Formats: sequence, C-alpha cells, structure tokens
Amino acid sequence: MINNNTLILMKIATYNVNGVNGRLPVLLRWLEETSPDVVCLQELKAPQEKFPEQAIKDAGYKAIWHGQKSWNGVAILAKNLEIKETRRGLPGDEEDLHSRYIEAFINGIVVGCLYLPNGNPSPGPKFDYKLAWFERLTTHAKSLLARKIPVVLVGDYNVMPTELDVYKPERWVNDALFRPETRQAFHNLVGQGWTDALRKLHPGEKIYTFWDYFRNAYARDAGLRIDHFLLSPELDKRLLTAGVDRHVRGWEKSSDHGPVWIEIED
DNA sequence: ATGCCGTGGAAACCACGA
Repeated sequence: MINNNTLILMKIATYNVNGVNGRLPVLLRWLEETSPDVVCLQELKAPQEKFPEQAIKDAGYKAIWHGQKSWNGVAILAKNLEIKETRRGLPGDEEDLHSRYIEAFINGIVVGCLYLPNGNPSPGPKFDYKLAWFERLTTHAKSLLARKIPVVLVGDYNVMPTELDVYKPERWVNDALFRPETRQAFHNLVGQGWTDALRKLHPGEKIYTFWDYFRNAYARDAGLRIDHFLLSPELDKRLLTAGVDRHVRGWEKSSDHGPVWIEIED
C-alpha cells in the first residue's frame, strides 16, 4: 500500500538461534539493531516454561512458542502486531511429539514457522523421519495455497536446494541435507506454486545462511543456504527485498546460522 | 574431513546438530 507517496514495509525474519537462552544477548542485540516486524525462531532448545518471555517482551515483542526439553522448539515474535495462533504441530502424525512447527495469523498473513528435521545419518530412521515430515509439510502447504491468501512458510528447512547453495557440493551428495530425495522433496513443495524469495531476488548469486562452528567455516565462507522463505502467490506479488544478516554470524557467542529476512509491501 | 565446536541436560559424559 502507498500512503502519501510513502511505501509501507513489513519486515519478516527467521533465525535459527541454536538455544534461545544461551543466545539471548545476541538475539536481543539483533532485534534492537534491525527491528523486524515478525520473527520466526527455531531450535529454542528450551522447555515451554523456560522461554525468555519477559526479555522478549521488554524488547517490544509479543510471542508465541512451542518449547521442548533439550531440542527443537519454535517461536513467532511480532512487534506492534497481534499474533493469532492457528496451529502448533503439523497434521498427519499424532505420535510425532517434536516441536517443529507453529503457525499464526499476523497482519493478514499466515506465518508458518518450521524447523525441518536434519535427517542424518542417511539412510536410516532419521532420514525416513525427515522425508515423512517433508510429506506432511507438503500436504499442509497445499491446503494453505488453496485458500488463496498471503502465506509464508519460513524457517530452517535443512535443505540446500541446488549446488549453488553449497560451498563444496561434491562433499555433500550423501548428506541428508543434500541427497537427491531431499532436494526432490523441496522441489516438489516449491512446485505447488511457492516462491523461494531469496533465490527469486538474487538469481545466480551465492547466498549462505549457515556456517559451521568449526574448521573456521565462517571466515572461509564455507557455508550453506538452508533457511528459506516460501511465499504464496498472494504474498510473492508484494515481495520487495530479501537478505541475510551475515555479520551477526561473526558476533561473539553467535548461532551457527545467520538471520534471514524479507521485506514486503504492507 | 564423518563432530575439530557448541548447546543443553545429566552427571563430570552424552545426544544432537548439519
């Protein structure tokens, strides 16, 4: 929308924090620096009652979250916007207790925040779980698309979609994040009609969102692009900019992921 | 290059991550 020649923007970000409590100083610093309107967090690594709600609130954000002891955990934060939770957990498997999906209606947009399983080692039960989770996500995504409303499915997909998204593709061909089955699953999902926002705005460009803690990966820029924004057509047409706050990865006590963001017309 | 780092939780090591 354009009011008095001023383009009103809405900034949506995703950040795999790798432990929301251990990462709190970095998270708050980044929120203060970039002030996104909506933030999706993954890998809280905190039980429900240990989420740092007050610190997030003091930073100006409302939050909903789905915690889990030790592992996983996802949250959605919003500044000056109401968060109406629409789902926690993906449909399709009552026995799946991992906290990997939370969804909310915010400012007219469905925001699905996800942490797709890693899947290593592959082959094996963890890889099977990854592909099964991917199928459930794809089924749910189709029902969201059918509603013809603005939707973003965002988070840590644990998939490098193409060779351009890996610093050394040949080293990753047997890894659960890059195996043909995994890339095919991502391709099938996007093929429903979703737009990979960062790739659309930066075609052919090397973009990474993760750098390993060891082997000096960040300094060598030995990274992966695994955190993605998938936009429904109704949101894609409002997409303006997208990027990675890669400098945050260089901060003291950083996560191994960097924050990723998009800006849309509001 | 098959966890060299980092996190959380249990227990002073382990599971897990990508």
